[in-house]
Amino acid sequence: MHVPHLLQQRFMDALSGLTDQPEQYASMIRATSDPKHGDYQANCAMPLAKKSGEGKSPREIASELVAKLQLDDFCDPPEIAGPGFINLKLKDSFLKNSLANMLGDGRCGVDKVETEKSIVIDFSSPNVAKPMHVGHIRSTVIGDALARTLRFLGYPVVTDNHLGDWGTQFGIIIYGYKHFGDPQVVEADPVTELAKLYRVVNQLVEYRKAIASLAKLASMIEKAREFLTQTQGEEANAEDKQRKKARKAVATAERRLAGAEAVLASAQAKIAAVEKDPELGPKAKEHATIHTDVLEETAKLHRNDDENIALWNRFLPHCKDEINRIYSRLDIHFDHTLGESFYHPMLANVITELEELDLAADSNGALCVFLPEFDAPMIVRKQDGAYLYATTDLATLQYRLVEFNPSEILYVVDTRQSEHFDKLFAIADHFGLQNVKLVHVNFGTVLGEDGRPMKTRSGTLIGLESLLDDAVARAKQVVCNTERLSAFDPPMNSDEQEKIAEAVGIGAIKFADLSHHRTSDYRFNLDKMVALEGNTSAYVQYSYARMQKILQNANMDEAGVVAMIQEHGMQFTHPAERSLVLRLTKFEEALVAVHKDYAPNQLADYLLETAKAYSRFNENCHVLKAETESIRATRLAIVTQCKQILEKGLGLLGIDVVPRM
RNA sequence: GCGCUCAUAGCUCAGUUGGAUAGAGCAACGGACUUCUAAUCCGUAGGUCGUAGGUUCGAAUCCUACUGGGCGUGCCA
Repeated sequence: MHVPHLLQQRFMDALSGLTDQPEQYASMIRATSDPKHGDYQANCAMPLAKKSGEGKSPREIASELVAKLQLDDFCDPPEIAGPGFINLKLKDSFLKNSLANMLGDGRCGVDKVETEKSIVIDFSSPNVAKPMHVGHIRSTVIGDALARTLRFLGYPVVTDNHLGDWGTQFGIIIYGYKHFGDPQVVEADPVTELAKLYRVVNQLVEYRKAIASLAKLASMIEKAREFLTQTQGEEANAEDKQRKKARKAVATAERRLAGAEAVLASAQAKIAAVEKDPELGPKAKEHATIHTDVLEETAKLHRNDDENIALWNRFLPHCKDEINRIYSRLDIHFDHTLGESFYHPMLANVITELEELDLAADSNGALCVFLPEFDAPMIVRKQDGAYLYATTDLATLQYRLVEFNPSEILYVVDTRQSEHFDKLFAIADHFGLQNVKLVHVNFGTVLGEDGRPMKTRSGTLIGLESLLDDAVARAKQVVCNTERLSAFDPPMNSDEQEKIAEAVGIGAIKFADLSHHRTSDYRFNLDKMVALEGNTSAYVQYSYARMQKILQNANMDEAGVVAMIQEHGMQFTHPAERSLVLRLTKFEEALVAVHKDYAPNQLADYLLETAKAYSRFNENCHVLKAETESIRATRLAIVTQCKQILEKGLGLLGIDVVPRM
């Protein structure tokens, strides 16, 4: 049930005589910002008066509209207020009926969309063989929440984890295995050992790159200094008009210099770290060409070299085990895991098609697709003949269109890649792939506590797994301290405590991410995430537990509640009851909003607001001590339905509830 | 240089696509526990929505300029 849609239809009928674009005006229905204005408001009278040009005032238009409106089956008579707002208030009887209907239907009152066309969601997509870190949270958690929500709305959803399973990181592991690997150790504990090999080789490669970059960095710094003195000179001599510009140039130069010096410092730190290390130091000397040798191992893999293919086949399952362990802990599952390797055989064909369509052209030995709306082309084949991310993405797109019959394909990927997707979608258009809505569901950068972007290269990134451990341990401290535990009867055994800590800890991390708008950069702060007070999942989970207890004390299941309201009827005696029921009827609105903007924070926000409305209800409306059977029945119905919605809603965000905490 | 993006309370963030007096949480201050769980609730204080113009009945939201961040910018993904 979506009340604004219902209202819009009635407004369409009433508007038909007043304008030839009724949809446009009917869509101007909003929830009110202040309950004293009613539940919903229609804002169409003001622009309509303006457009009509008959000199009628907005309030006159509003009266005409109100006279034609047929709403008396579920609304109180509309009121005209202010410059011409039409304020609408739902009848209590309508809210009571809605509540009763929700209780029976098992879908929390949410209508199901009927469609054959699927929505493909491409998310998470880590590079296997590299340890997952905090930067992987966003795509994974946002994508999963979208998948669950759209699926619940009725869309056939296809989730696909486009694994990076064919890139340089395998060259690194293969090199590591060939030179430093002990086959028996790898056999015994492949996951740990392969991760270790990756770390060692990667560090050596970074070491070589750092050394190679020293000279270039020195000259960059030199140039930056020159540029700085030059701009400073210009600033000193600048006329008043040009002073501002000159000052800005100086600031830029200073930033550039500081940036270059920071890069140099980090390179020197990397070099020192390796040389000081008793194990890595000698290895670094021995493997002086490791950075190019690693690329050669990757290239051999791509040329179907027997040995490397065999190693790849042997290692890949272990790499997948590693990430699957984290997915299963996060309770995240995919319909498909078609990585880059899956598309490798199709790339040559993509190139042929692009050439046949005259879309691709040679440029400096590379094959490029030039697009009029972009300065730089999209390169689909490098000078050395290797294919790129772009090529794979085109192949992936073609495959998905044939295989999944989608109406939409969502790419849940970092904002920084938006230019890549702009180009990809533009090519898709020329490629004859236009019967599908392609959306880059972009998200902001994860910032460190200092507000600066967390860089993958910084070396000290928190691993995803230890982050989860921390959150769960923290949750356990807060939830299962002896003081709190003493209040529970029967006492909680350690099994139950573990379950609660896991639900609360993991929930805290997911919710912290999902409650921000996805396009905002977001500051990562473990303390706040796991603080468990304020706007957190724990607040919602706690509300759920309290409702659970009430229903348990009432010894009443859903069928019992339904029978009770049929026998005694329903009755609102406190404003908190009505406003909570009103919120409950808005569940579908929240889910539709998630789809519209691909923004799960709409749902997170809804759940928080609903839990708050429940707290107010809980303070003011005692259920078990209710004065009459009718009031008791009403409150039991509210608690039952609110509990179901919080459980369902958190579930759609991938967050668990626990019966008590 | 060019392109994209952001700027809202001391801090972290919302803001239903142009609507009525800009909202939460944290931090601060004052109240409420013989409780259907105080992980809670109620109240107080905190704002020139970066600056200056413009568009109109109406702007945090749209346009222009400026200031200050961030990101991207031909062979990484």
